[in-house]
Amino acid sequence: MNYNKRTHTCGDLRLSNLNNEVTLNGWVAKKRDLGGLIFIDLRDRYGVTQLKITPDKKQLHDIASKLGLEFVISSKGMVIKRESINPNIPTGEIEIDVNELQILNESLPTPFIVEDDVKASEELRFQYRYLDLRRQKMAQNLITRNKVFQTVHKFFEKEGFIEIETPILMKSTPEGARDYLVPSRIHKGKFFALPQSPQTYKQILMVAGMDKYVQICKCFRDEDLRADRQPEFTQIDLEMSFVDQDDVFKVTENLMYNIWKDASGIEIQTPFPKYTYDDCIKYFGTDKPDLRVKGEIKLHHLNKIFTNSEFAPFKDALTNNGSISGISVKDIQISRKVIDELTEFVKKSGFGGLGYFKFSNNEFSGPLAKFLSDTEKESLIGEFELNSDSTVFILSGDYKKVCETLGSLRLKIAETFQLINESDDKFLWVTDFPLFAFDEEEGRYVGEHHVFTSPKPEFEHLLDSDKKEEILSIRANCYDLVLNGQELASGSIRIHNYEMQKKVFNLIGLSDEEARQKFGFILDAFRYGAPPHGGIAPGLDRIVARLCGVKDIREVIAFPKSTSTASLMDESPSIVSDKQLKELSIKITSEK
RNA sequence: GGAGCCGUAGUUCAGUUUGGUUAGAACGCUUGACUGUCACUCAAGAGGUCGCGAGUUCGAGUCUCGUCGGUUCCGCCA
Repeated sequence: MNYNKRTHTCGDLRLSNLNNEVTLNGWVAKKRDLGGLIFIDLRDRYGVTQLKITPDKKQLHDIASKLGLEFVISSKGMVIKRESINPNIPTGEIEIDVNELQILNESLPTPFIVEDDVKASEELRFQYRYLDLRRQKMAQNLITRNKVFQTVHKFFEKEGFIEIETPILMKSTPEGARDYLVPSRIHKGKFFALPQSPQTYKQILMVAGMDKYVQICKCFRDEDLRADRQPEFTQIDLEMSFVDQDDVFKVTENLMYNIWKDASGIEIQTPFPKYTYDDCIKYFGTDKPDLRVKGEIKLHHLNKIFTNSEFAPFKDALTNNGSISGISVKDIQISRKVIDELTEFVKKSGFGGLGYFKFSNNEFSGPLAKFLSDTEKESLIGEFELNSDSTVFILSGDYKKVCETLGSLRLKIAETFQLINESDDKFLWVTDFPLFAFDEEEGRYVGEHHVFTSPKPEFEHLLDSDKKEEILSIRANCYDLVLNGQELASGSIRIHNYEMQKKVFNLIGLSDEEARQKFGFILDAFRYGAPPHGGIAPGLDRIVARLCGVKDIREVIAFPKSTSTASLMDESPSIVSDKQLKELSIKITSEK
């Protein structure tokens, strides 16, 4: 097809181009047919430019009046000044007086109108993703994503890292998320797994002396989805030799600084504050606290204050080695209705009710007030620094459960009263996670992070302990980067010692034999001069989502999956032919 | 695996509470009129398996059960 190729994009032209002869190629975003005059808004990913077609050019006018939305056209003409300017778009002072007009392709009426304030459901947007991506907002998101890619490459190049690709087809390993499996045709009955992360490869690259490795890589986890979780997602995976936690922090902070600066011009504050895991639970009831909550609502632990309490639930908590804890909300009138809602909220977590009292003009009121002694009141005023109208919510019971529930209550209150400054970004490091948790269902220890995470040196000797509380007290050399209540990156200083790695495998219930079968390659590698090493892996989708001001990472992924892990556009996953299955020696035993 | 919300015209929704005549609106689409619009305006028109399947009922978009899809949360995600 012969046609006039564009000389400019639809976002280029200004008054300075006046009287230039130009050609624009793009999509018809809007047509305003006044009978004589016809105006066309022509769109490409750079912007929108108005075309004017006058009725004296009969042939042109006939073509123009036939145009439908999303037709692709080529239009040649003169840049002229508009009689009435449109201040809402950058090209609003000019228009093209069209002399040539060619339809390059027609479009069926689209299932939804391509416009920034899209009305269509996500279902339709996913199904016709190519239409959705024509929207300026979506194009911007992908452009921001690209910006982050470029910054990452540039930053690590400057820092002396080597980008190395690792296999997509790899060995399936136990522990962690479910693997996506790929059957092998050659090795019948055997499977590859898609990487949950390139963890073992990057450690082996350290053994290989690669020293500073980075890769923007796809990771795959066959688990249920969330707004911030897709079955395949992208990580900025990095690993370094001869480093400690602070070295990893420094690189990551600099990386984040550069990303934020390049992508949105914001200079974030580094270094980021550090909290231990135990303190996070203690003060925020979660290992990924949102520090943007106004009024600095924190958890307070009140066991000491209520040592002599006669209030039955408090007495119970104390005798059962539990906790009495609370949060205070200042200078906000909380209605009975909201308190009822909050009560329902904590009941879902298994609490009988939500205790609270109000403090106003030095007076205590509310259901709990009558159970408070004067000494207790005095202590509570000190503990919560009560000096203005406040409401204090109190839960009692198992320490961890109390903390977690108060933590979610804190967020619920923040949401209800809009106590979060959405434009703010609050980074923090969380350190000193437990190395192990005890899985009651499986009756064994499981890695809290992953199985290659090293214990902090002062806890190493406890790997030999047979006491449960000692094993669970071991803190790990691992760390999370948290942004606005969301885990943004996770990493650790790894084990690089054969014997220690075996001990950890044994503790999580892998016999030497099993460990050899599943992880023999990395155990072997550790015996040939593995250097001390560690790393981290920031989640790229979440970073880009934050930079684009969206909560849902699907908004920054070109072709995402729906909540049930399906691609609505190409209708995958799909059944395959019997021939394909036969080649793989696979038999389907049940179908939905 | 569990819980909540949603599913009605091409699209976004109203109608479902309390079952009852011919299921409405806006945008889009078609036709016509219109020379400064930018949410163009005006007139006329086409367009419906009320997600699907059972059940209750004289009668179901509306009630019940199941199912499918979307979405949010819990579990899960080392």
